[in-house]
Amino acid sequence: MPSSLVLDRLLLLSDLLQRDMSRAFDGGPLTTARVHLLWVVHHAGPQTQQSLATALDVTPRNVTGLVDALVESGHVVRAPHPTDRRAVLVTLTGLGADTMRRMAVDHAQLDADLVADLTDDERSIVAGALDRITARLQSLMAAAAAEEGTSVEAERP
Amino acid sequence: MPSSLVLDRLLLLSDLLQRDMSRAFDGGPLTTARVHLLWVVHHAGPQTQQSLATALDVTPRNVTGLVDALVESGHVVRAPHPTDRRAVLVTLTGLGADTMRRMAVDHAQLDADLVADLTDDERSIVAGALDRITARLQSLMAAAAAEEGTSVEAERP
DNA sequence: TATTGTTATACTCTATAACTATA
DNA sequence: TATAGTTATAGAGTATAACAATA
Repeated sequence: MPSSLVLDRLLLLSDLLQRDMSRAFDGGPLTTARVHLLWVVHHAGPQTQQSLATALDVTPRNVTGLVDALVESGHVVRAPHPTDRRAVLVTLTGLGADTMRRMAVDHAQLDADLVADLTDDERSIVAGALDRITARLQSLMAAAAAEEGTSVEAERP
Repeated sequence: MPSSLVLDRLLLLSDLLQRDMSRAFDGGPLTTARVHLLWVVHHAGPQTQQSLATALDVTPRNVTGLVDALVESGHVVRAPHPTDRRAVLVTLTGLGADTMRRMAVDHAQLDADLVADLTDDERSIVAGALDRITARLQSLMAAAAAEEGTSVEAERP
């Protein structure tokens, strides 16, 4: 009995998805935040912690902790940056790469399972609608951030 | 460039929604977990912490901490249970009720904003599709839980 | 004996601020 | 002077286990 058209449905589904996906690595050293980091490295390749902090939208300090744990569990290593001796390149180990390959398969399987009940038409309409909803939300957030920016400016004459 | 049909889109959207909605009470005493609890009380009425623990799918100990913070901030009170002297009824204060009414308005506004670009046909297709995706996921999770249950049973002959 | 809530303890994610080493 | 990463500190969410009061 959602009182809203899509918001309540999206929130419920988000919650369930998070629970379901974290069930896969429950009990082990991996967590949602660590897997998120691995996912970025898997897709975008070895990169600095700064770059990861931007991609994950968290502080550099936070990345330090996540990488520490992933080094401890053997999923990544800190490789020296070829030209900048301040920086490190967070790089997947064999274990890390294997883990991500397995997760990608599970991910694709889950995606296919989720839309199993939908017709082709419905699938393309839903995909397009989700893209437009996302774009809409991003534009709303950008507008809110800009407004907050000006009001912060106003507070610093 | 989502590699999956709906999963990547849903995960991205979830993340943005969470960030956007938590922006509203950023800096104040409220947090996502506390607002979630308030939401349940607002909709289902005064109830015990056990009941909240079940509704939120967290441990009773966790509820104690959330209620402590919400009592401190003046959003709820612990009222005595009429018949069970062990239990308390978590109840909204005037501030708590006002806060939730305002949030419900914002919630409805956001919902309307999100689907502003969609046609009526698209809206109903998306709503129906999300319901079926959710049902599908719930059934997958129930099956996984059942299987885990049997294997746990198997380990205890 | 079972249930409600709490105290005790611990781990994870997250943030800010100050600091070191390097650019 | 600015940037990359770390140490120090803190708050929040979450969990398990042991315990009190009450059913």
